[in-house]
Amino acid sequence: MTPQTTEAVDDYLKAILELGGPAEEAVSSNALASHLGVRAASVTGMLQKLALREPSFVVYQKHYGVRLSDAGKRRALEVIRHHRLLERFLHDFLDYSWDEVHEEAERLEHYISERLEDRIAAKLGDPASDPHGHPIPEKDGAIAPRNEVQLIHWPCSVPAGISSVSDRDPVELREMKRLGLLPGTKVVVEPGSRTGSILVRIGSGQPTRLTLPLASGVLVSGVTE
Amino acid sequence: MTPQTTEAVDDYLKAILELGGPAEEAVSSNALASHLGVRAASVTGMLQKLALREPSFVVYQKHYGVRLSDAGKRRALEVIRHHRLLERFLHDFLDYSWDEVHEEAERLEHYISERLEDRIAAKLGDPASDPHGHPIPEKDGAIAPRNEVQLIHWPCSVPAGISSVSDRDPVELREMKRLGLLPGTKVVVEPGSRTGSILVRIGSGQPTRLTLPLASGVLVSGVTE
DNA sequence: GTCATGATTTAGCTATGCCTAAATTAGCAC
DNA sequence: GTGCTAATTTAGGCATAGCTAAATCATGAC
Ligand SMILES: [Mn+2]
Ligand SMILES: [Mn+2]
Ligand SMILES: [Mn+2]
Ligand SMILES: [Mn+2]
Repeated sequence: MTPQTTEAVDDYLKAILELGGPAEEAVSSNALASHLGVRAASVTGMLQKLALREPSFVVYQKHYGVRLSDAGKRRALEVIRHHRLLERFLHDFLDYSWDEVHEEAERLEHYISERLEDRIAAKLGDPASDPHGHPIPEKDGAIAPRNEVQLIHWPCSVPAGISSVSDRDPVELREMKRLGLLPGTKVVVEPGSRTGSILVRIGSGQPTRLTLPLASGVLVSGVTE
Repeated sequence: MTPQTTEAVDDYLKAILELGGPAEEAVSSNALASHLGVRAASVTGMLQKLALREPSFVVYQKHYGVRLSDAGKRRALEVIRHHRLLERFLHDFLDYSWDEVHEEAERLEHYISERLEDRIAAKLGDPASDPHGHPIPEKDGAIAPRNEVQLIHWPCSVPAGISSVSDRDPVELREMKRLGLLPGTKVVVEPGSRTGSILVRIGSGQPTRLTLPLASGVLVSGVTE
């Protein structure tokens, strides 16, 4: 920064990256509006500016959604790297619990210098993921693709490992921690679904019933063994 | 924040506190303009807003300068506490040199939460001063008054201790470090002034000639020995 | 006391980013 | 093809915080 980007611009770029998904599909104004908590008209205004900017951060087609340009994607990944490094740092060095880190990182990610980013990464020994299991992009933006699936879409009786959990809701995070739903933990979905919940064996414990809102925040992948 | 104050507002309040001096004299628009690097007209506009605000941050009298209100002083001291805690943290935990800390802290001071402030203070063991020797206000804003004098105004042959150094110019800071001009160091001004420099014995070394710009950034007080 | 001068304020603009209300458009039903 | 409706954009405002140029004010010299 030295206002190369602003907090608002950063947050739009991150949102476009996240909502575009791995296929980097075009993102609608409405989707951005509801994700960012602003009105659709505000989104249109911002997208026009982001497209006009030199260098352009997005490719924007009126009525057909928006995609990141290379420059936009680069900045989005840089901000995400800041965010996840900060979360890990706050958690590991400053006694933040995993439900407290997100809010603080969401603000600071826009304001730390490259120097501070580097020092934090060095202090942490270049960690690969944040406390919720999300991968930390490399300095050059490289980020290993993952085959994650929501736990609620994982087949019964097939062992899986938790790869990450949603970090948006502190209440959910505290509940997950209490139940042992941590990245790296092995889980098996047991037969016994009902509307509104699934039955899951967590680690080596007894099967536990998880509400769908909670379970949908848990992403898993196959256990390689 | 959650914009209770903005970065600009914070920086105006800090500037009024600093320029007002220990006697908290009224500060002129011009002084603020040159300190903050903005035009005098911009200062007038901001002072009007700060005075109108509820609760008011300043007492502003057209053409006669501005003073902080209690609320303004409280916020100014809080931001200064953030700044100095951050400087000490960056220096002690993240390998920043003492000429690098100021710039980073100047930005982050506006964006850390009360929680992060507290965790940093705890991690550091509630330090009393930043790397340049400036006192860190307590959480309630209390800050011990000091009897500092610029080294260039200290009498010859009377031993003094460096209490703090100006942290604005990284080049000067590196030079000071090289010469051993650190907070806590004992100094004696030797007879031998010329226009443009003074002769100073630093610690137990040989007398060294210091340029006035450099020496004017060094504040000392009597040694209570 | 009057005036000149420098300090300060006012007036009028710009840019960012948000909002509401009023068009407009895309895309589907028929 | 014609409409309908929901999505989206446009138009017009507001707040923050800066700027320049043009007043205006305070003060010291006389
Ligand atoms: Mn953010
Ligand atoms: Mn996270
Ligand atoms: Mn600042
Ligand atoms: Mn300092």
